[in-house]
Amino acid sequence: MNTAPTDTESPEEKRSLNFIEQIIEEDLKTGKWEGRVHTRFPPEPNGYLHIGHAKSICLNFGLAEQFGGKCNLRFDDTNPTKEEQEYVDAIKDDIRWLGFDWEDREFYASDYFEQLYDWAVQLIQAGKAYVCDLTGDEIREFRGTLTEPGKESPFRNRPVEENSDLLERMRAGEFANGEKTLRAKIDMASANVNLRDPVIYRILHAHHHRTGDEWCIYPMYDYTHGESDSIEKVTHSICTLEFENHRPLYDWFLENLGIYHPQQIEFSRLNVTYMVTSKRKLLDLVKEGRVSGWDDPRMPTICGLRRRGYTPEAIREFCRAVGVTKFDGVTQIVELENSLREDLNKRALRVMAVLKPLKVVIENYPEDQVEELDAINNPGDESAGKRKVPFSRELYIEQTDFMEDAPKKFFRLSVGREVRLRYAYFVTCTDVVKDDDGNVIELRCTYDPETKGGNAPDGRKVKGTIHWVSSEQAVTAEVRLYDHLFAKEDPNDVEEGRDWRDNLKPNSLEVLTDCKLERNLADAATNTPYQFERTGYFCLDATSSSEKVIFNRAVSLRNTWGKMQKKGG
RNA sequence: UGCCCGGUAGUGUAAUGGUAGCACCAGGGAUUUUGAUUCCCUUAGUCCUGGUUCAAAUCCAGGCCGGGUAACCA
Repeated sequence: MNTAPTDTESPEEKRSLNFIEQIIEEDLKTGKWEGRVHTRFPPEPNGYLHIGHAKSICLNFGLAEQFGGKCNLRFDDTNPTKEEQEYVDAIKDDIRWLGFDWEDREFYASDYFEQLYDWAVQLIQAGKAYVCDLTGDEIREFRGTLTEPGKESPFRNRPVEENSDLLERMRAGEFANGEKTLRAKIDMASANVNLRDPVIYRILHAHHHRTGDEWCIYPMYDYTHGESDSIEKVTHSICTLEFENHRPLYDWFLENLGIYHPQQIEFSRLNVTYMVTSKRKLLDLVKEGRVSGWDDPRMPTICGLRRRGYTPEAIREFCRAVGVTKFDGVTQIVELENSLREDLNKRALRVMAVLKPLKVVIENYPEDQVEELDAINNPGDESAGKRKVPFSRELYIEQTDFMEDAPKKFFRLSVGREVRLRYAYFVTCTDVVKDDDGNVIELRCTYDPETKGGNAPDGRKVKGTIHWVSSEQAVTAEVRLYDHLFAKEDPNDVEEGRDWRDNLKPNSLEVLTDCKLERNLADAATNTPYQFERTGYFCLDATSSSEKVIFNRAVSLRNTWGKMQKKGG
């Protein structure tokens, strides 16, 4: 990238392309696919989508968009024992929410079961596949190891007729689970273990979420994926690095079947600090009740991030920013948080909300008076307009905005110090009220009527401006603050004998039950991001109601004061 | 131990034989009715050793380090 603005990209100043874009551009130049670009996003419906999937979605749909091509949604549903309709529905919701559209191209590998079966017959006819009676354990044993070649199955040279007959009977349900498999006849001595006569069909007497009980044999991933790509005339089949060793097999099936042959390209999956993206671990977190569900705002799932207050724009920007390479790295979670702040800063409405209230009485303010003061909704966006906030004698401010023995660098309230109440008046703290344990429970202050709106006619300045909420009109709410789900950057970094679960952070959720929000938040809308000034970005929780108002903190504001404090000891 | 793939500031990435650049983080400063935002500045990098070349992050060789890989999972 150079410094040229991206939206006025000139032909001479080409922005840098990632390695996949380069391949596509080259293919377009040589006419390899007749100018077509066709990708697909192929989730297995056995879990919810997470941030890693978002990267793949942005890549596949993004490439199609960028090059005027198409991207299919295809469910890789070849294992009925793990897959469910619930996941199909959730996956579709998440992709749509992210802002991508597969139009009428919603496909399922299970749509191709009949064709896949015919091709298996074709392989048998060509002497390139055979039915094997070895058990699972035996197959593993015969496969050899990483350093030693495998041994050929005693069933490897069954005559074609016998193989055809057996496969037919497998399909007819004559055999029990695991009794037989169909295997490709490739090379038991291959250095690539994937080529040592891989299983292509297994017997599974199980109900499939789409094909019901029509089948009792199901094709394996390796056998299914390339052919599905082929059927859909995909040009670039983009997957993650762990499938690199499978590419020769992907190619083998397509070559030996003599059918349309897309190109598989692998990129490195997304890793983010303090997050796990293993589907199994995510499932464990949900099943074991360590989080409230797939959409727990601490989860790296798309629905979790959404409930937390993330926007599609922020996630897409993040996926753009991390780039596409073959280097297996780890992205810092602050990069994600930063994308959110950047997006929300532009559009979140500013409001005042006190998370940990401390009562303030303005002693020289008239008892029954309420003033409606002007407040700006978004200082960076004039079109967001203004609103009125009520001001009165009794207010709440943040406990952290008062300090008894305040250091010089503390720009907030302390006895004898003057600060500005945002959009209101200058106030000076005159006294504190304490409970029996010596905790400050109330502040007595005086205000300067001349400073209405926040400016002093005599030109005097104050160091600090703090937020406040008028107590009479305040909305009481619950606010949930989230921290990283895990205590370690790498949740999988555990000592011998311990488990990734041991790295779960004990206080990743902090619930504040007595928060005071400005009156305007009484009719806050879901999906509307707010900035609680000086605190962070928040949104209404999905479970919020007028009886119990609940807000989630999506991300805090940058906090240099907090950093200074930490450093100061 | 085989095979495959990688290695550029702390992190994520660009440079495709010709000035090692960008973003985040960190540090410093300016502005500020959010200790936010915005703006400016600074620190800091080609895994190693050879070779090819006028010229190597880039090409070649060897090494080192990291990842993936031995489900009837995907």
